[in-house]
Amino acid sequence: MTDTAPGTASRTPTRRYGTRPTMKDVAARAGVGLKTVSRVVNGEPGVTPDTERRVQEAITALGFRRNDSARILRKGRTASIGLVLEDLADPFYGPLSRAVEEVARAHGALLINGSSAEDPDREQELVLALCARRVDGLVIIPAGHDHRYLAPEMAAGVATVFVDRPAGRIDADAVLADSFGGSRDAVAHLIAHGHRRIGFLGDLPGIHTAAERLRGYHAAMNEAGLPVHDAWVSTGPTDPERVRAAATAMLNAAEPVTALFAGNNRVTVTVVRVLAERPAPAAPVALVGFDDFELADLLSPGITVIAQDSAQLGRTAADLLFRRLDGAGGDPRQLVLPTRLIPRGSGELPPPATSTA
Amino acid sequence: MTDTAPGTASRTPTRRYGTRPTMKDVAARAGVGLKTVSRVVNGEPGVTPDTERRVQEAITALGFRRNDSARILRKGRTASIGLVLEDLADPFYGPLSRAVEEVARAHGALLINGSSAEDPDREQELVLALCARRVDGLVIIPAGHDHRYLAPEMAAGVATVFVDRPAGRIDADAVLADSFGGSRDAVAHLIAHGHRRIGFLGDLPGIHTAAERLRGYHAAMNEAGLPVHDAWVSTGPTDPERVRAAATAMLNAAEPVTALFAGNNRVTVTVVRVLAERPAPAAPVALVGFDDFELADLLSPGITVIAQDSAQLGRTAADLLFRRLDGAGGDPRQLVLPTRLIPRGSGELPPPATSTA
DNA sequence: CCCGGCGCTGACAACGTTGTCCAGCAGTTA
DNA sequence: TAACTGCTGGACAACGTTGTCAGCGCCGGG
Repeated sequence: MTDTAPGTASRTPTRRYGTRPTMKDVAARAGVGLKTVSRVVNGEPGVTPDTERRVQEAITALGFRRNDSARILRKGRTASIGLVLEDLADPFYGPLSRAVEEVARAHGALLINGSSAEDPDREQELVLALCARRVDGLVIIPAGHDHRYLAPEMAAGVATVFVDRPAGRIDADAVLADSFGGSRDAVAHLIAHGHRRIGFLGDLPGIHTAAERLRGYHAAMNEAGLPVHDAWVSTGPTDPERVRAAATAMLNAAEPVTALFAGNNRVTVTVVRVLAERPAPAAPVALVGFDDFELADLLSPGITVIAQDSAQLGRTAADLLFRRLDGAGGDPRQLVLPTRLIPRGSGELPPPATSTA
Repeated sequence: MTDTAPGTASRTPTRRYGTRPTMKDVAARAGVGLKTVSRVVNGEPGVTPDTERRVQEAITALGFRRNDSARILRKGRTASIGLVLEDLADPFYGPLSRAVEEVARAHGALLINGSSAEDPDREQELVLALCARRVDGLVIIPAGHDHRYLAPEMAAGVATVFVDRPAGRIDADAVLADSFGGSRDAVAHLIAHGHRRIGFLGDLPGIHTAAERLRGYHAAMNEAGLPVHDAWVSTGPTDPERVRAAATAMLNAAEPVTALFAGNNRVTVTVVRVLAERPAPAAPVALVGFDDFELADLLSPGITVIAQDSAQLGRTAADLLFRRLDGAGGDPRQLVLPTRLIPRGSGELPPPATSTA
């Protein structure tokens, strides 16, 4: 058998399992050239209706599906963006992720995402894996504080936007919520309702937002001329055990706090549990939490929170990312979205009469 | 300058923006052959320590990062799997997604995910886009009822596992929760506490789990010899407006229901709101919800639920997927995970005295 | 009748990587 | 000294697609 048609795939006698028809196969079956198939698949003009029909028939008959890996290799753009966040299971990140996905979808891009679990090494590993995949852009909720490893990638044109926390040691776009201002408002709110001994329960102090929220706490206390005792401030991992212990310690101290400010939604939920478990005669403790959460209004009392719109955070970041991808130049920008205090009852509880003075 | 080395990229005089160094560039800089760079990058044996060092230096100096698109094209495997679900922002899917991601990570694979928004066309579009990317496998929470479009893909070796709902008109692996049994338990629980007129508030009846839960409701009522009035059953979209209207109608009817069974977490939350807003003298209405949700224990009364472990669902599905990818054969399997009734108070409320008879 | 132009089609190279295969070289043995 | 072995390194093709460019047939005008 003479190999007259060099186009036929006769070089590989045994097709390995999982092999799929290619444009070459479609072309052979339809009796047209390779490029014509490509034109049909991509909806390019310049193909006779009759030819197009023949090609379409061959495509469906063979179950052909374009191999985007090859396309990407050829075109250089992947039409996909990467999202690296802390934990997809955290209700704060679900809406954010979904918002990023919607924007990506509007731009015809797919979303690849991964959870860093708040581990800088894992963040870097993920980000670099995404870069190896040649994502067009990255949305990163950073876990680490040094992102210089991204310099070659950004220089090569990978658009990058940081969310929730700024980039470390590198100049990049960032979209943040006003953690400092929101926290100051929260604590000022408690002070306005008569509290003087206010506890702060925060996340690991290395996390930017956690540090900012602590700063806001101190600012509000300072502005009111109130002292801050070391025992009133606790930062660390947000696992229920630690938060529970810290909250209990503050509540059972000789001079107990009369109000608590919880630094994020995980902490707030645990604090709500701790307060709910207190023996009945205990004086009610005021509480304001950073981050809104579902059902906060249905608890009794309703939980007063500083709300930040995580979906809006994601949408803003993704919009900025695609503007960069569309060629928008200029220096890196830092956008700060406002927060909003939602009073629901728990933050408006007055301190017990004995400690008002 | 004579172009003695045919390897140098001198054919493209102007490198387009965003171009990156390739192995060829690294090889040229290190003064070695292309394949040697490949060997170093992939940690293959057969390279002198000295040569390896030279190559590594060139890699860091140029900021080289392997182009996985090319690698994928060559190797045929992408080391990535796709996850198509309904809505990433739904708290039910966050843990599921995270669980799938963890399993993927353990197998060195990346996760690409997309939300179908419960739209079959969008599901298909997403799934086929993922197939074009040549994901190794798919985890799908189906929105549609006809997945024959997947036949060519599955024949070509794309491992596919359906989750939460079975595949439509095609034979495929599936991991489900016991919606029927769980619902029957829920309704039987209410009956055991004296209720006779029990309302069912469910999702769109076209959704498999919704239909199963309705079936469980009917089964429990039948087994207790209780009649079911049309007015006690309402199915449809789970947006708060519809659920609110349906629940209100059941509660304000001439012969009002004394207990409600809510078909999923979205519905339950809305029902909790409706019940909370009822004027004070109204008799308390019992409630059991399908799906557990955060803080269900802190409401008063606590909300009795049928819990299904969405993370376990995802983990099980992903495990099965990778077993298939590792070559596990055999007929498609359908795994059903048990549900668990968690009594917290709302399901144990007795009916008002007047209607017990 | 011839020629220019246009519309459609296909051959070919290139994208960056990996697998195959062979060449070169140093060390060992007859 | 020649042959042989084992190991390192490099040339080349192939993965499936798209961009470039050239060719072919046909039509209308000169």
